[in-house]
Amino acid sequence: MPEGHSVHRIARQFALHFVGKPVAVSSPQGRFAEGARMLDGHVMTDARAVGKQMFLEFEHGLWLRVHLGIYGAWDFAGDITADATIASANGRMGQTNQRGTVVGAFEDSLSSIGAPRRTRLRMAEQEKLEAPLESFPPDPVGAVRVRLLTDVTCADLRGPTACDVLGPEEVQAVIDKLGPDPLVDSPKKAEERFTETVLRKPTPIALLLMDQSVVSGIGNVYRAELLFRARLNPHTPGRDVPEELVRALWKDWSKLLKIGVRTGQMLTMDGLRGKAYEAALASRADRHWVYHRTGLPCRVCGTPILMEEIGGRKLYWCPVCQA
DNA sequence: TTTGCATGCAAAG
DNA sequence: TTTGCCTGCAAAC
Repeated sequence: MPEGHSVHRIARQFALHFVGKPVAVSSPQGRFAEGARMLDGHVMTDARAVGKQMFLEFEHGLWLRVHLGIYGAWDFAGDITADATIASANGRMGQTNQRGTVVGAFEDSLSSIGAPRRTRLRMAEQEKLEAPLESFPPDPVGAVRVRLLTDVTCADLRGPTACDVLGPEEVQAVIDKLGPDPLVDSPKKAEERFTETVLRKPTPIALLLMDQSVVSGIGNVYRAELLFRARLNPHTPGRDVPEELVRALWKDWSKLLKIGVRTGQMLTMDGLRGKAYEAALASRADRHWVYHRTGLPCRVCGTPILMEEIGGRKLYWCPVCQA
């Protein structure tokens, strides 16, 4: 499932290609027929992401709220903007640049692409360019809960965990329940709110990072990686984490999220050099410090990485580096 | 070719 | 606490 970075990227597609245009809304699958009728034909006026939730506003004041859950996805077809994805599709991702950083490599790729083009783009846990369009709009594939259609762009939603039409007050109520998002809230206020909340709780930090009312947008990958990067034991109660480390966690999340939004990838080993970062770009298996590396040697100390379930989700960590 | 898991959440029980 | 979502992918046959 997409973590916060991809939801922000999806919202950006809607901001670029749907906002300001009348949108035909339908539910090919049928399960969203009533909601579709409430929105059909209206001009989209806003597209925003908060954490893992996305909100699309229409001119008559109603909003479409979508949460993708673990395997929801948006498929775009027609005129859309495919930036970092192009790089990943044509193998230019591994190019080095003079600075020799992972992010720098992506930035080089981004500088020459990013214009809208007529294509198909799948935005889910990973982004993927698909075979070019044969006709427009394309026939719905699978269980399309919602189809949003302008004269030149089509967006199909499948498998969401949440998809509703809400009024402005309801949207605000949903957002109010969410913890701070580094790309939505002012940096100072957000850091204060996060820090204050964490330092008040006896709950293990590994659970707090996944709690969307504490901080928005972190999922299972970013959770494991943030804890490793902080060299923090996942079982540490929030209130026992040194305040400076809590603040550092927030700043690190903010940094990783921005990298994720810019590149479309969950790059958590930024700063790697040479062959190591090329491997990280080429293979998901080489992309992370601890995520999905059960039993493999820690990249820092060589100790086998542990996996345990906490809160029903798998947690990966190094018992020595994160003692 | 089939099976099982997955980068979540909400509703049902 | 369990189930639904009902997809995509990789590992296992």
